[in-house]
Amino acid sequence: MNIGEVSKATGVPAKTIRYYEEIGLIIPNRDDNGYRRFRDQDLHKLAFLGRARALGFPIVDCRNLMQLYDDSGRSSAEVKAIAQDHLEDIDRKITDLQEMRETLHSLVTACAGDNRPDCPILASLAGGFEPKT
Amino acid sequence: MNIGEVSKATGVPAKTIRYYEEIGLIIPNRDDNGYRRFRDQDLHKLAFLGRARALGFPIVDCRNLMQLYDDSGRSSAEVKAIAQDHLEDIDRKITDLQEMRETLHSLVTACAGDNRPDCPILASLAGGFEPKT
DNA sequence: TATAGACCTTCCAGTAACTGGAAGGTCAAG
DNA sequence: CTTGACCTTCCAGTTACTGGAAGGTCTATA
Repeated sequence: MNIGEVSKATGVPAKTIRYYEEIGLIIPNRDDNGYRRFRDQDLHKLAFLGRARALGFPIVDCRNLMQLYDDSGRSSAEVKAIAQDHLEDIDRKITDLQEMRETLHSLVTACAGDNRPDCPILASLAGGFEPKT
Repeated sequence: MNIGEVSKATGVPAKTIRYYEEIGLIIPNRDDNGYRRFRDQDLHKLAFLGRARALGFPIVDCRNLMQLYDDSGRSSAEVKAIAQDHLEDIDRKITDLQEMRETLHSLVTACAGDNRPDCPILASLAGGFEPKT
């Protein structure tokens, strides 16, 4: 399989696959013409990466998770620790976003959105004055 | 006021203030020695930027919001449109993160986290197989 | 056999919004 | 006159790609 087929099969864009090779996450063979040739192993890794990335794991975690996957002497505790840290990260992000959301929502609600210049959104940004919630 | 004081007063790091100048968000004066000299106007803008950034507005939005703030001929509708788009963006991000969170949480819960190698997290990443929820 | 179109290659630059650090100038106090 | 806390600019690095240019390769068809 060459890169286009692999991309279709795994859903990982060709550009991204090349990038993953560049940073050493996969090491496909090469044909005589220089084209990348992917083995099942590579497909498998790319699918793994696709799923891990879809769960929001950063590349460095993906690398570690793949290493653990390949290491039969691993302990599930090592895997769980990575996942748990990431989960906490996500929770933090959600919390932050929800806080933003609340403020922003109340501001948007308070703004008439007409052709007059008066705007509680700008007022809040300018003076830190709170809109009536 | 020079950059250190301004940084303390607004909570915006000095590095960031310099960056904001570089991209034209503020244009402080200079003393003879080359030090930046900030006027109230600049302080005000930096505080505005700080609040807008805290609400997650991207720089480009901040720029537009500041322009609108300075434009007495604005309509609140223009401001509201920017804020609403951003709000939708945040909502999308929250939704995505919550989806990740759910999956990840169930995987983490399903993982024993002991010294054995068997791990539903890796299993899921490897094979797309779902853990019992 | 020529050629068109769909592949593939590498390399370079850009994205967002800073952040860290080096090398060096300035200022105020003792 | 020196020390330490400021300030300056400039360069590089961060994250994970993505776009695009310039050019080689393969396959089908006329």
